[in-house]
Amino acid sequence: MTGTPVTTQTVEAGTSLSATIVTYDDGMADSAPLDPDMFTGCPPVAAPIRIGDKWTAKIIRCLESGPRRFTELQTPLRGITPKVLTASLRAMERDGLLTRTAYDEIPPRVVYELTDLGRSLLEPMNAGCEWSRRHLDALMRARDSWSAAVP
Amino acid sequence: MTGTPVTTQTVEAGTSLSATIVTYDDGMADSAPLDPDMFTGCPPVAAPIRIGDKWTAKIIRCLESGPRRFTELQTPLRGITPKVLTASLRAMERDGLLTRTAYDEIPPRVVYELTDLGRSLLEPMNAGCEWSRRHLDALMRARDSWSAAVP
DNA sequence: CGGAATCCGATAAGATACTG
DNA sequence: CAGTATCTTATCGGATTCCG
Repeated sequence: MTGTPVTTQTVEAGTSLSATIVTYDDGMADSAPLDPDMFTGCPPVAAPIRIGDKWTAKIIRCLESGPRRFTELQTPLRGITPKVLTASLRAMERDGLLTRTAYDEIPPRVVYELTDLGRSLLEPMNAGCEWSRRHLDALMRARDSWSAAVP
Repeated sequence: MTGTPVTTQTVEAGTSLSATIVTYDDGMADSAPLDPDMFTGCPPVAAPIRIGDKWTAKIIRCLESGPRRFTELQTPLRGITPKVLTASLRAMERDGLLTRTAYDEIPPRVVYELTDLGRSLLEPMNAGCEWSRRHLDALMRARDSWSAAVP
């Protein structure tokens, strides 16, 4: 057994947990020796969607309580660069998760607001939070005993 | 507006949807002009966890109906290389999501099986599937009208 | 204020070949 | 069969600078 870490993670103090949904194509083979209904309930889609990237769920959380401006998002999402925030917001706007409203003023003012579709994501996100609340300690304990047993 | 795609995605026919939970640190600032209870219910954790990578959820689906061997996972997860499958399985084993049982035979036989903890992830995963089932068409329509309006 | 442009580094993941 | 080893690539996100 080599010491190669399988997943690397940065350890920081005082962080919180967020939960999001990732949807993407799964590319399961038809010839698989598995129940062909394994993915029943997951509708086929041509273009995979990713809402499980680093920022999308956090942005949704930030907008949960109401519309916010660019800077009002940038501040709580500390560390996000304008480029990444812009890209995330554009993608979410494109997917109908939020709206972007620019007022023609000086200085400029742009307001982002969740759509109903974007707000609907809170439901599965909360399911993820609920899982964390219930099972995360078990996972952390498993991880601890692994480091204790394997080193 | 440049034509730079915000999120790139490969478009394939005949793929299905999968949904998984991502948990990671969110690094929200304390000084944010936001409801400090924004993340209420998301317990703090020192080591971020990612179960939203490309393969974890699919592996859980593959194991949902019972234990399977390495090759029996590799086949339905077409395209996964042994290296990546091994890394994913090791990480999941470390986190207590599945067990690895190696039988001392020739040829070797190794069986992977979900733990209760791993199986518990099906719940939030299904919540994500349910969201897809209900709202994915709305998202796709939003995306389509975006391409129609912007180009 | 709300971005855009450019450059750069880390990491996940794929391709390929080999082995007990 | 169940991996390991090595190399390469792609993508994401971060840092920095500049602009209307």
